[in-house]
Formats: sequence, C-alpha cells, structure tokens
Amino acid sequence: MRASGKSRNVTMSDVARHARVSRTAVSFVLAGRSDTSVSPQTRDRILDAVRDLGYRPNAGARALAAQRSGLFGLITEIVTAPFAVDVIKGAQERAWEDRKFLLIASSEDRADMAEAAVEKLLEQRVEGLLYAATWHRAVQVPKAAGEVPTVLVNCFDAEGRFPSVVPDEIGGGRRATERLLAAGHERIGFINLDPGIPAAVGRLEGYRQALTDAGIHPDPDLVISGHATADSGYDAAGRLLDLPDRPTALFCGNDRMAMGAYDAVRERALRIPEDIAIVGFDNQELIAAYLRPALTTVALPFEEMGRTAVSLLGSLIAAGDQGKTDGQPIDTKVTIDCPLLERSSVRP
Amino acid sequence: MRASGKSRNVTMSDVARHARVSRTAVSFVLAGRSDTSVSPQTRDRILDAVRDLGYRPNAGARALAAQRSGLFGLITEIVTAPFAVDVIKGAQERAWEDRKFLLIASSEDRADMAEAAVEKLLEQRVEGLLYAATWHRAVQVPKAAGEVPTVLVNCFDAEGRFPSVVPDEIGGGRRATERLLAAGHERIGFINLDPGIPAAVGRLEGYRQALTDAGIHPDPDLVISGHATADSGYDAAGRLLDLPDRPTALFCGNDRMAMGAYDAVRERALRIPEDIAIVGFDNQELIAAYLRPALTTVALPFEEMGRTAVSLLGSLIAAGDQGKTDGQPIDTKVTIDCPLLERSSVRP
DNA sequence: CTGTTAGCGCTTTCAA
DNA sequence: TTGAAAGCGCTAACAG
Repeated sequence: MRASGKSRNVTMSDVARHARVSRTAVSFVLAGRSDTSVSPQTRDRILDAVRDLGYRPNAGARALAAQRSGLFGLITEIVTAPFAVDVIKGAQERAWEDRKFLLIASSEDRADMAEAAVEKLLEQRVEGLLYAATWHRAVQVPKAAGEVPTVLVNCFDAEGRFPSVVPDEIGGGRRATERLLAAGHERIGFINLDPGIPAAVGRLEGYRQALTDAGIHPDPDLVISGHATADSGYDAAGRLLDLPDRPTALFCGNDRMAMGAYDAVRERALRIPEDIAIVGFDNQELIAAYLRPALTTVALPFEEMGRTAVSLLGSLIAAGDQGKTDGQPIDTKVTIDCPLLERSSVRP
Repeated sequence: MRASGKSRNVTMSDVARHARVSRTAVSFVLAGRSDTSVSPQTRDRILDAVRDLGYRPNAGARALAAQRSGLFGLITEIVTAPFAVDVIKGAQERAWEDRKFLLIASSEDRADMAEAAVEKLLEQRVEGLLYAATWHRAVQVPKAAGEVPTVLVNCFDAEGRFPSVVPDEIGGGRRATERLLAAGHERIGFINLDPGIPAAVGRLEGYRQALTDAGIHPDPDLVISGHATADSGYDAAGRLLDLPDRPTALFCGNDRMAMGAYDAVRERALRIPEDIAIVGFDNQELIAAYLRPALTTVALPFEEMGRTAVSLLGSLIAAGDQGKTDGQPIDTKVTIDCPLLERSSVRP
C-alpha cells in the first residue's frame, strides 16, 4: 500500500521506525554503500518502508551533513541566446549522469549580475561553476568564482586562470572550405565576421589552410569582412559576385550573412548551388533549415561543449577532493570539433 | 581588511565570536528582521565581522532550519526550444525579485523524464513547481507535482487540476488581422496551423472576429490549413495567390510559414508589402527580423508568461502558508496578451 | 535588547 | 551486522 500524497514530513527516522531498524541502517541502504553490509532481510524491510511511507530524501539536509551539495552552478547570458539552450542541455544531461543538479543563473551579460549570480550560487554551496558565453570570446570572470573549481564554456579567461572549453574555429573553417573544394570549386569567396574576434580569426585561418593544402593560393580579393548581419552578408556577397572573375562558391562567416548572401545571389538570377555554392557557419536551425535551398553549414558544438565542460568540472572537483589542488592555475583549453551539416546549398 | 579567498568554512558562529555577540544577533541582523531590535552599534560590529571574515550564509542550512528552501522548480522541454529560453528568462527574473532561486530541469518531452525531474526537484524541497511546454497544448503533468503548488506555462492540464498561464491566441489573431484591415486590406488570406491545436483554433477565431467586426464576411476560400513549415507556407501561399480573386494580404499562422510565403510571393514577381502584405505569428527573431523585408508579426509572450507564472506561484504558496489550501483544484487560466511587432511587411 | 536552547534531516565515526 | 551519538550551519522560540 502506498502512502497518500503529501510525503512532505516523512523523515528517515520514520522509515527506520517503520522498518524497526536504526537510522544508520536506513542511511546505508539508501546510499547503496557496500563497505558496511546489511542483511538482505533488513534491506528489504527498509526498502519496503521507504515505499510505504513515500519517503523522499531531503537533499538539503543530506548536503549539510555530507558537506556536498551535489549542485553545480551554470552562469550564462541566457538573455540573448538561442544558443545558450544547447549548452544548458548538454551540461544538464551530463550532470544528471553524475547525479548532479545544475543551478542555472543568468548573468544578463552584465558584470554586476554575473557577480551576484556567483555569489548566490556560492551561497547554495555549489561544488563547481560553469561560466558560458553566447559567442566565443575572452571574458572577465567574477573573482569569487575562484573559490570553487570553475570551467569556462565558449569563452576563455584572458588571464588564463580557468580552464575552458571552446569550439575549434580553425577546424570548422577548414571543413567548410574543404567541402567546397571537394565540390570542385577553386575560387571560393569568404565573407568573414568582424575582424579580431576569435571566430573570425580562426575561421579565416582554417579557410587559408584548406586552400593552401589544396595547392590554391588564397586570393585576398575574395575575402571580405562583414558584420554578422543579413544585410552585411547581402552587401558583401554582392561585391564578391560583381567581381570580374567572380567566385563560384561563398563561405559565409555565419548563417545570417549566408541568408543575406542568398538574396544577393537571387537578385543576380543565379542559382544555388548550381551557379554559386554556399556554406554557412553556426547552424542556426531556424535559418539554415528553412532557407531554400536549405543551407549547408558548420555547426557550433554547444551541446558537446556543455557536456565536456561538466565532465571536466567533475574531474577538477574529484582532483580537489583528493587534495590535488596545487594552487597553480590549470590553463587547459579544450577544443571541440565543429561538424559540417550537409543540406542543399552545395552540390554533392 | 578583507579576508583571503576561501570563505568556505566561515560559519555564523565565527561571525558571532568575532563580533562578540550571540549567533541569534547575527541571524537577526542578516535576516534584516525588525521584530527584535539590535543596537546600531552591535549591528555594525556584526556587519563588519561578516565582511572581515568573508562570511557567506549557507543556503542549505538555512533552508533546513527554516523549512523553506527558497527554491522553485521549472520543468521544460529545453531540448527543442528556442522558446524555452524566454520563459526561463522571465521566470528567472521574477524569481530573483522574490529572492527565490530557480532550479531548472529538462523533461525532454518524455513522461518518464518529467517524472524523474519532478522527483529530483521535490528532493531539493522546492516550494513550488512550474511546468512549461514549448507549444501551447494540453499536457499530462506528473502526479507527484500535486505535492507542491504548481503552475503550468504555455500549456494546461486537461483535468484542470493546475492553474495555467497561456497566450491569448484569439487576441493575437485579432490583432494581426486588424493590422491588415487598418492598412486597407479587405481580402485577407489566412494560412493556419494544423487544425485542432489551441493555437490554430484561437488564431482562426481571432481572424474571424476581426473580419466580422469590420463588417467583412469571412470567405472560407481564403483560409487554408498548413503544417507549420516553410514548405507548407510556400504551398499554401501559392494556392492563395493563384486564386482568381486573390487576397492582397496574408496572415500566416507562424513565421516559418510566412518565410515560405515570401518565396511564393517573390516567385510571382509580387512585392511585399506593396502588392501583398504579410503578417506572421510567433516572432521567431531569427526569421522575422532577418527576412527581407523584415516580417511584421505577432509575438508569443514567453517572457511575460514566465514572469506571471512565478508571480502566481508565489501567491499560491503564500496562500498555502496561511492555511488557505482548501484542497479544491484552482482552475485558473491566466491569459497573456500577444503584442504585434511592426516591421516592414505591411505598409504603414 | 541579548543570549540560551532546541531542533531541522541527514551522515558518519565509533562502539557494541 | 547494528546502534548511539555527535555534529553540519542555521532559525526561532523563549528566557534573561
């Protein structure tokens, strides 16, 4: 017989009493510990009692006693971010595998908010912190974050105090370019993001590497910097397409620019991918999947970064528990692959 | 002088000792309680001690003692959802205003996951639960959710056991149609979502109401049902545009269909908004803002729903605390306005 | 106005 | 194999 609804106040003592054993026994059984054994009989009695009473452990009390909250904190600018979701998803999943719970706090991209978030999270006694940005860049992490193991996601600490997990921009740039080369293109235009940011630097580097490796000398005229918007992509693509010896393929720094490029191509009565092949970057589903033809693009591995970051955080914490914190900053920078998603804007 | 880093083990007793007062005094000062007063002097001494020691309250311990976790749980299919973010954002903000923390768990749109999430959240002793869906519909809420006050967001309980916060679909449909009417259109086509779902039913109803109110008899030929995809919107728009007496405006059930409609319009060498005005629904930024011309659309008030839901949850909890839980299900259905966002696909 | 005193629900060491 | 006991850090009566 199951107990009725409200199991609010059923405590471990209740279970112990009901099963006619000590609280210790209950604790051991529930923790599934093997170091001290309990007879199968009492074990069953206890489990039955748990069920009958509808007992639900009190995580807070457990945390207090065990000095381990089982909580990880994730700070992110959830505000602007269709992206953040995937990081959260990956982190969430990985955390559950470790039976950890993720406390998510929004930094709103404001230093004071981020600081408040860290503070709040620390009050909850999170065992570690994840700090995620919506776009790959250097960030200023609130000082207090140093009090627990912290991993940066899709961003890095300029001072190298924290390990981070970032996308492999260079590899992504290579992959996009190689796909175009494989389709037989040799004059490949590149519409880059605002110069200087890690994504622009890396993708350009990848683009160059791929061309060079293919024995093609990168033509500077085919590289233009834009501003990450559809309009900017439209303009840049227009200029590239109006070149005397125009490219037969366009690698766009992101999907929004690719969206603009589509318009420029269409205006010139050219077809995609027959006349002009296009590859984007970011895999913004809403754009890439719904453009016509659907856009072949390189994906940013947000989910994977979230997963990896939690794994890394777990190791750091474990290392710390064993007293391995030697105080020196762990300047790890884990790089995650950016896979290419085939759709229809490049011919097979 | 600030203490050095690790304030991990600074406890309230430490603060009390340092300030030469009792723990009670510290507790009172930190809780900012007025019922028992503390002399300004001791107050300052305490605050100084807190600062000097780098004391940070232990939320878990506080929860245990006070029997209030200060935690709300939010369950959502974060998986599929560019939308979920906004609900989270609104809820998050509102929760912080009440100094509550949001525990976010993903249901992944699977019943067993949702159940596990509720269970985990209850173990954390959340004071209340929010259950959010990515699209407006009836949902099956895990039974255990009944153990604490629960509010549904963007969905509702078929059995009416839980209060819910949903978008005003009818109002949104009216608003879109009225905008088109205001621009002088009289033959307005409506490309609806899959029939039967609340969004389709409501928006159609709003469309009809607006027309009728304007003295126009809704022409059934101008209403077509699609499937919420760009392709479907493309097809439906094509059929509408090829009608002998074709509409001069299109109200699309969502932005993706509007995206497809754009293509159909373009193919016929018609201009937006000069020849055909278009209004979408959902305000999927990535689509609406980047289409050319940018899409005028009705927004789903996710953020506002999140905020409202948390407010409502707060009241429910407060009511419960005062013993006002009279057991009977509170069949509240709060409806939130869907605002129209002007862009450029309808002439002023 | 301040301090004493019980717990909150659980873990874990140490004896029995 | 099981049980007693001592906290974990904090709140909230209740006395002083």
